[in-house]
Amino acid sequence: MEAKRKVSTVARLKPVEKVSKRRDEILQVAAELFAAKGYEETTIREIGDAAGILSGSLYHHFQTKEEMLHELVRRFVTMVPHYQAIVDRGEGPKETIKEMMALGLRTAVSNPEVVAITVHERKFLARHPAFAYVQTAWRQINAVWYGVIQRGVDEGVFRDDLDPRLMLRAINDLAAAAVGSYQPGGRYSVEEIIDARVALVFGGIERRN
Amino acid sequence: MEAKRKVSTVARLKPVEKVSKRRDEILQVAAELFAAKGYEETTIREIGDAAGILSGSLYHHFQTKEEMLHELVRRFVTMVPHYQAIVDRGEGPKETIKEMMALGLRTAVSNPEVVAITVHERKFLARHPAFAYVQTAWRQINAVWYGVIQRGVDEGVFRDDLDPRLMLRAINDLAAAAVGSYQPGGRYSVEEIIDARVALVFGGIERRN
Amino acid sequence: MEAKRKVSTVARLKPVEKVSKRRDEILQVAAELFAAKGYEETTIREIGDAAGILSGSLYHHFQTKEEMLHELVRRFVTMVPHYQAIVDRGEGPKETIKEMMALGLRTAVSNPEVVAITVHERKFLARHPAFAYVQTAWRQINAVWYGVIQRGVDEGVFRDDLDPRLMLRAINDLAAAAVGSYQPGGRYSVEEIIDARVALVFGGIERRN
Amino acid sequence: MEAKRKVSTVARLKPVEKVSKRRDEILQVAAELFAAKGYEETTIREIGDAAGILSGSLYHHFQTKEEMLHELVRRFVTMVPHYQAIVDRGEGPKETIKEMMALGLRTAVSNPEVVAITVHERKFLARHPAFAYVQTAWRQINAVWYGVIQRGVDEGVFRDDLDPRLMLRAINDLAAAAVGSYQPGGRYSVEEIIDARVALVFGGIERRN
DNA sequence: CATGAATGAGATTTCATTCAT
DNA sequence: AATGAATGAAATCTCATTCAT
Repeated sequence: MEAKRKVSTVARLKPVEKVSKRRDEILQVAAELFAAKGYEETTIREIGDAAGILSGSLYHHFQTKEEMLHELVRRFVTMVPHYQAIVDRGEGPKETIKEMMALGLRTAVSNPEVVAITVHERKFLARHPAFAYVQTAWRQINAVWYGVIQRGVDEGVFRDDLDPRLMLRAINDLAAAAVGSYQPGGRYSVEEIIDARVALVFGGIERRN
Repeated sequence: MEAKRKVSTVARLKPVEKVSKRRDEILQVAAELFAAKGYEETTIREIGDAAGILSGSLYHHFQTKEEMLHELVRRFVTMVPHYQAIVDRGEGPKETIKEMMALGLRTAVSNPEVVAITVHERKFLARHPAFAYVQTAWRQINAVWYGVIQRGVDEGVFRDDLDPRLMLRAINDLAAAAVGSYQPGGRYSVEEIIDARVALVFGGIERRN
Repeated sequence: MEAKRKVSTVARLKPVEKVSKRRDEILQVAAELFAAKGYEETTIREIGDAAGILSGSLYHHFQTKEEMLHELVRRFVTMVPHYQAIVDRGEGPKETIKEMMALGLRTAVSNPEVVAITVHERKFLARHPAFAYVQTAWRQINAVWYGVIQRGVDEGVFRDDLDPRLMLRAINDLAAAAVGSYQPGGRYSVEEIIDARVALVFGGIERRN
Repeated sequence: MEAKRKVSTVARLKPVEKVSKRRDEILQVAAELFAAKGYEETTIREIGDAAGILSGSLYHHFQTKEEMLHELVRRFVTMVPHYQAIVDRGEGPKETIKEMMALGLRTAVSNPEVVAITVHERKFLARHPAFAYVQTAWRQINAVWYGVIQRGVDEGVFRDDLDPRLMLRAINDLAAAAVGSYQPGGRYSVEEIIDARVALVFGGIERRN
């Protein structure tokens, strides 16, 4: 398990294509503001101020404010194949789910802004056709999860008295919301949070005698 | 159990004080828009259009747009004593948690907009001192949850190999995110979703032999 | 001939549909500025200043600056059927051409801004697909002219030693540019200008012995 | 007549003073864009893009965007003495007018951008004092035309039943608008267009028996 | 209660121009 | 000569709010 955790070389989401150093700095600043206040609540002037540049000058690096958001959520979308890759390793459902939860949480921890933005801006993204590819990515990740859980039930590893769709949603929510439990420099490490959630998902909170 | 479920006489969150019928209609329209698009993304004109009134005329009913939001999240805040009331009934931790999850989900289902707004607008509300009372309410609800879980661990009903704080967050997330699983007229009833989540929380997904 | 001239009840181009008095006033102000400085050179603030309104308030009456331009050139487009109507009266080519020139000039004189804008902004309008209907209108008017001249040549009323297409362009230019010769309160009346141009078109400048 | 046409050694308008090859290339590119879209509608970046240079680098060749426009319309202004030269040859009014129309059209055809810009930007140039010299040039050309027509009327070569000022405007318009009839590689040659317009101006379109 | 016109602050974006390298 | 980053003014547009009628 330890070895496998190291697999996630993708935890640090990279710009799809490197363009310029200054541009990346600005993008990082924008990401932090988008994550803290939301995309629409963040003004181009705030980004400029935080990046030490006049708002108008941002347009040397980005054509529109929307382009910044695209650049960020596009990084999220690159996660999809990594979920599939875990499944393709062909391990048991329990191990697979563990890995998937770990991937999600570790990605979120290494790229808190990108994940926070993609999650928090979900409604906005859904309303704007230009971001349809994000919905597609969500759907694909969902499909991967669903396949694993279904297989677990089929193979008799998971309970069959629970509707798999409802199980899926619950696990999914648990994995997604894990981000909120981690605070850099806080009480718990990423691994602790992952372990706790995984333990809960598999065993529940009730004590066995 | 059936009898206890009926307890939730508070599932339908009411205006804190009744003022006028037209005002309530407008508020309902605003709630739907806030829930669908977010508070800041919703314009006063959209509310007017949807309510069949000119935007300027809204100011006969509300002093500001913010007042509408206050009115809505204030309804959420009224939930706090109901959580406390469940605990005060003095039942076992397991039963108590079941009731609390049920309360949360049933409230969310009966008042989807109010809950969705309070959850989705969390960052916005946190940034604005005028809404500090919402943070207080969250903290109080959290404290109630924490007390119950701690008691469960102390009494040996819940596992003691998991950090109670992490358990709390997980259960909390599970309860809060349950809203997203319910769709009016969808595949699952509220009770089914509650039962599935409760089962998962207590027993986990792993099959017992 | 006098009677026929009165036909032009359309010389004063009307708003396609009456909306509000204030809106019309603003539109008139905008028309004057567009005509004087060009559409793109005119700022929304100048329009506001000239109309005694803040620039932002213009958006109560028009959704965009472009909408103002549409409203104006759309009035021009309504001219098309009137050209056709003259032809449909079935008079001789000479008389028909006289009437068409008179129609064009009288329209231009009564609506100098609308015509000036449509003519001066031709390149801009051609580049923007939203204004394609203006090109269509020009083409239709052109077709009417061409038909009349061709008929004149066929019937032996007009010279056949000149290419009709070149004749058309020349007459057209003469008719269109006539606008520039008229100045309200200036030396020449509309009728004088029309008569002079018509005389020139038919007889040329050379003296007959 | 053939011989006289060759007179127009000035048909190709030259830069007033040669500075650098690269500068001329850029100016040509700018001219094309100004002609196609208008001066104000053309951005410095578009010029840079079309010239294969960054917009900022244009300022190594020109101090301002306006300087480019000056350079172009200044070429137009050099036409004035050539009109005067035709008159000074002392031929009859008819021949003189023919030559003047030919000069105008041939210049326009050989330097379509410069002429198109000077004509199309007329309003802009009139509003800006820095371009007053262009107005002066127009006025001078006008004066030359007027003198010729007046002489034609005085000498009994032209009709005296038409106001010379109105005749002037008409002929002028006809000459100026001729540009629009010529398309490089199109149906008609420059000479054909000139001949047609000259014929129309002198004889009109009506057939003589 | 409602309308419709207006306000005024602020948002995103454009663009000629500057300048260190 | 050219690059590329930045400036700063101005443009279009948005929107919560006000107010006379």
